[in-house]
Amino acid sequence: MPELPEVETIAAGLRQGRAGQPSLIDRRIRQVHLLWERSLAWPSPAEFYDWLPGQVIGDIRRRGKFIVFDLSQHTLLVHLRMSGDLLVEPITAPLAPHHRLVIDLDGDLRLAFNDARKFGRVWLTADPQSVLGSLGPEPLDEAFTAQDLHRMLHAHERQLKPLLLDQSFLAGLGNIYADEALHMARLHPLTISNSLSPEQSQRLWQSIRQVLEEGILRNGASIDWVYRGGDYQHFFKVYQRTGNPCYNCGTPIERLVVGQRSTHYCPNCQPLK
DNA sequence: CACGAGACCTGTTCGC
DNA sequence: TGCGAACAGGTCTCGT
Repeated sequence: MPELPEVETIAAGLRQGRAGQPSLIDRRIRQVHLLWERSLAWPSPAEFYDWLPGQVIGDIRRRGKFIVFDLSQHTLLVHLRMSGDLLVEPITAPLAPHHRLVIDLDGDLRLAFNDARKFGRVWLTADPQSVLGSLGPEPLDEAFTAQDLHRMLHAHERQLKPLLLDQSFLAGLGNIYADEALHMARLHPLTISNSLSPEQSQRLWQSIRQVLEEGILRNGASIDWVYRGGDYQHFFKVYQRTGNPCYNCGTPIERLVVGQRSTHYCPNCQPLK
């Protein structure tokens, strides 16, 4: 489900509070309920139950598609994968279906990890690098330049679409924003990475940052029943627009499968050389 | 190294 | 109406 803009929106909501929800910063963890064991990637459930109570939430951040909780002793990391979500609830609320982990906090609040498809994972570790260490650069980082991207693209001989989805190449892009960025950059999803000119790399760099920034501005995209809150879905140019006219040229948007993922593009605006 | 297929899961929508 | 297939915002592992 969530890509960088959705994860950013969720993390910011937990950090700053939103729409009546209070911030979780400085809250102390009271109790933990792990309702689906496989949602916990690390450590063992016994250690998880032992370590968490008493710790205080210092900061809540995003790295790639991970939500990172800096606790007083450890780091709690959450990856929402396809259908995960983090909800703040009154501690008295009835347990919703698909809650996989519930963390009771002071102030009669709880943080709930809800995940219908059970793909999401949680880590609790003193060494967050062991989880985040293989991630590529943050596309919105000031230090990430078009020249960096050009160099990275030329270090591989790969199709652009799967390369952009590779989190060790660049952290945060998913299926929606990869398709949207490629369309904005007028690059075919199957273009080989090391064939890009500096100008094309510059365009791709600009497009990636622009679609992500617009996504964040819109609080992410809400497509089906999973995620609610954002409205970037109303601004898709190609994603899930198969057969509909391209807004640039009127050519019907086409869909193909690349790396087992639906890929949407305009055959006229994004020709394959 | 690059790529495709299968696995992990549940829920919704589509096609007959 | 019913029912199976296709599909969904992700990532890992294995085989070629």
